[in-house]
Amino acid sequence: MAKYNNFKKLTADFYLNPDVIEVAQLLLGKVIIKKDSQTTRYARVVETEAYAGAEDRASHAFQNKRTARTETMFEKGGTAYVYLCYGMHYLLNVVTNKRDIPHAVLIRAIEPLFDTSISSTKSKRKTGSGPALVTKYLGIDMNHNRKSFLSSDLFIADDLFIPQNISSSPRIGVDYAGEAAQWPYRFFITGHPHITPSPYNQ
DNA sequence: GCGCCGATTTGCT
DNA sequence: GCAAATCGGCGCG
Repeated sequence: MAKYNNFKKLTADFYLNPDVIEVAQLLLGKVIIKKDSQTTRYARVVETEAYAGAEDRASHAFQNKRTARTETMFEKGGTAYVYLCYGMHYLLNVVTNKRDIPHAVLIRAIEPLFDTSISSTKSKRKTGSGPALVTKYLGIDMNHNRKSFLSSDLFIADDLFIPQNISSSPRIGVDYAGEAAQWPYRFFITGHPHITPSPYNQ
């Protein structure tokens, strides 16, 4: 299974990129690898959203707002930002840029790889097709907040997969963010079956 | 197939 | 008190 793929773990440089928009696009097609004592899970990233820090009203860290929750976003690039959404869902972000610049990329959808236990029923929503479903599949919760993506049990790798086409759209669920709500900071592999349901998918 | 609604906790006003 | 980077279930037709 996985051993037939040539996974190359992303290094610190990738995460320190000062252009969070570019990182959001570059993460498409990469593979998240998550290990615990029971299982190892592999997931292809197929949808992301960029959150551009102090100037981005949709970001938790708008105007460099620091709270117990947002403090993780000010860590250096390559840190995992996990937070509880709507009181019940964990959402996974990849912090980017250098320390004290709160850029982050939300992982909105993944495609599980090498997982034979997933049923292929057509009527259901696909596994990993939504930011809360990403963490549910990978088994990520608040214990993973502030963890490094340079560690051996949680990291992202390049297996030379290249997305055919990338589309963009406004971000989902940020209508409160004024002008920033229109910014085309959501990116997805065009036509991929695991992207989240949205009128923008077309 | 679509739209409404509840769940449940955090962080602001 | 209320809205939030959401999801699944239910009712409708």
